[in-house]
Amino acid sequence: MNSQNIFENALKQNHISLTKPRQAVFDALQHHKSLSMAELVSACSDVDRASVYRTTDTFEKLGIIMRIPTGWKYRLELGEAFHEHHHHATCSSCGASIALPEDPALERRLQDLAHRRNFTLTSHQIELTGLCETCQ
Amino acid sequence: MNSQNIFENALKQNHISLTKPRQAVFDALQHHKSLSMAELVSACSDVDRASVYRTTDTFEKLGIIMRIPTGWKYRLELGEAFHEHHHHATCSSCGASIALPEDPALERRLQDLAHRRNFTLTSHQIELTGLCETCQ
DNA sequence: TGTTTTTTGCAAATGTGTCGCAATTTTTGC
DNA sequence: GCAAAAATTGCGACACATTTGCAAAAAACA
Repeated sequence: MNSQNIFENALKQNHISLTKPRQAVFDALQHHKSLSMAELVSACSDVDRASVYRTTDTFEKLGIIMRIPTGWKYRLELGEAFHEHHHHATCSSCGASIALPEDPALERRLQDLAHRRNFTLTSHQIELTGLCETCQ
Repeated sequence: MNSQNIFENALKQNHISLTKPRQAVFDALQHHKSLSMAELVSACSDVDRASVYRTTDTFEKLGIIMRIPTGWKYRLELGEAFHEHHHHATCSSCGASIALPEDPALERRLQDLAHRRNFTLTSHQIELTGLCETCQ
């Protein structure tokens, strides 16, 4: 089951048709891994800006993509079904974004934390800020 | 050492003068704890919008304030020197934001994670999303 | 106090996200 | 496969958010 199949199934199961703009948005994110909205718009060269926005909205509702807060903007990435769960470290000097591997112990700890406050956790984001190897 | 002193020292150490607009921004955040940019602007009634933006930028660089991502917007709060470190859980149904107590084990885990990638951690944000007690 | 540097307010420019609507594309029922 | 119905798109136009240039005001300095 490759990414394209997962993608097509997600759409089919929600009675949403696979159109050129939607494929373009998916392709851009699959290829570039992580994009700002502006980057995504220009990566989908012949898709209208409004359609990119509408597409990201529907994709997010379906879990096909995620919005990753970085600093105070956000970036877009394919959802968890398309790659392992991970977090990001952003270098405050050069702006590089480093993907961090999943840490099961960490995830458990978060579940605990939420549970203690009677909060039902559906998702979470962790954002580290600091200096990358080359900038420090 | 109260908040005002910490604030004044942070400015002094960076050769930045304490002006009316800057004090207004600081006061608003100290009083309201957590504000959106729009709220902050209207809370600083006779400070120009552009100055609020410029002030939040410089304050953020000095660590006087932090941007807290909530969903995909953000809110502004005083930095870590001004209150205990904590994180937020946002209810996806009613939008409530619940402050979570610090968890030292969690913080250690993050340090580890960053260290393993030769990343020098200066700060971090954790954002939980799910359902609060009343909404679930 | 007079001079230099920093900061501010204002106005204009740019960026980001949303909306209505007519045209196009896709789906559906035959 | 074809016509009607439904979904989706592109194209403005809009509202709001953020940044910028610049002259005036305030603060720092000597």
